[in-house]
Amino acid sequence: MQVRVEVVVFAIRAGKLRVLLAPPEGGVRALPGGIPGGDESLDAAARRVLGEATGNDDLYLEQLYTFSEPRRAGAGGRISVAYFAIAPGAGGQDAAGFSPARRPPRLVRDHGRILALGVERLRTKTEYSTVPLRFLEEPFTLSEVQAVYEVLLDRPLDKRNFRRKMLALEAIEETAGRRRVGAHRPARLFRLSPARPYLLKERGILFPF
Amino acid sequence: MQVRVEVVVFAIRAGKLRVLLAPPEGGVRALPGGIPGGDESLDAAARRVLGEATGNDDLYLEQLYTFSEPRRAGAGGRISVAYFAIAPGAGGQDAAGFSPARRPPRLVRDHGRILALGVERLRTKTEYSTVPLRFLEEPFTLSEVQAVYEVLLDRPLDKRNFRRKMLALEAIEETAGRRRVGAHRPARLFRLSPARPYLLKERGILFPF
DNA sequence: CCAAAAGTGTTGGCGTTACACCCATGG
DNA sequence: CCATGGGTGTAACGCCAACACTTTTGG
Repeated sequence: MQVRVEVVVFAIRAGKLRVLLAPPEGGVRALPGGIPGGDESLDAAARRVLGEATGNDDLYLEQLYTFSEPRRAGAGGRISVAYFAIAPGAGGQDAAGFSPARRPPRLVRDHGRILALGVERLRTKTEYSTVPLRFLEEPFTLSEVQAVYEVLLDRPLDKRNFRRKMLALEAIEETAGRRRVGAHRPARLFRLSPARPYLLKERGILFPF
Repeated sequence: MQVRVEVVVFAIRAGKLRVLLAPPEGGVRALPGGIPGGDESLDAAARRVLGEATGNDDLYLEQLYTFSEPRRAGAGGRISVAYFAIAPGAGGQDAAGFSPARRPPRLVRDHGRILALGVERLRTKTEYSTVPLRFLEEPFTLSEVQAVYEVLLDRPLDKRNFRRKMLALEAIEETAGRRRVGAHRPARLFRLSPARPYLLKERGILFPF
């Protein structure tokens, strides 16, 4: 039985949720994937694939789900252990390889299902965890954090409530720096709290409003 | 690379959370497991193993996580796709094969980790879903439902608040029957709502109190 | 001095918690 | 009539959502 890992790499580009797709194999696109080496754990294989696809193997990565396709006439069965990862940065034009995540092009085999599950998981995690912070490059402003959450939840959030709640989580901490762009008041800059780079709910939900 | 499925079958017996273990292989106990047939999906294999272990392949079953052990000197790598299942009934003495889930005996390979993750997943799901209803045999009383939640959350719950909340979910519905045992007021009997046999949160958390 | 993003507090409503007594029955 | 588990309502509190203006800067 063939075992593969597939990685759903999300990013926000130009204000939209995007997913990294590998170059077309025979006209149809695919998630980055590969076959674990004999002495490699699944996590290690996923991280290797992630590094090959993005040039960075140090991104947030977690296992998503394991899919199987039973053997069909002629072919052996295949198992895909799917992971999802988050690539930081909202960089405008280096969107090479990124496609819309919610309305993706046609994908090989069951990669459409895998992607759909990844999108769903990302959305639910946005409601009760701070993984969305992984979309940001440090240092970042609170407005940028809010923008990420708004993209992921696909709705606007109240600025004051958002800030109060986000700060209360202590998942980010202020730095001394200030960012000044254009004719505006300079923005405070934050980074992930080393103690809790991301944080699951202790209790309650983060963004019900 | 060898692929296996392992199934964590939970039940409540004598007021405690228990897990079904297979007969000892060489002194150490193991979760029920097996090797998927070539034309079998992982879900189908898990359900088959479940049926072999419990005599009933129609229980609640969901995928838990996929574990891998890299190849060690001499041996090939192994992948375990773990599932968790719920066996209903609080039957007192048919506890054959069931061991304490939170303080299990020593288990083979990484089955201890798998079980621990299953226990943890069950606890978190208890807070935001109605899967715990699967521990009950229909028809059941509200007091029985509360007892299940108390075992899973490992703390007492307020009776009036519990009932109000549980009924508001519309995950269970009253039947015409009444259960009378001993010198007590007869209890109303319920069953799972066919429409929503179990229900994930729409919003918010079920049992924060 | 104007435009634009950053930043900041308060209040009303709702949901959650806490809490104690009556009901129905069999023996 | 008593013991036991089933069943029920309300009030206080705290959290959440809604809401608008001031600050800071560059041009």
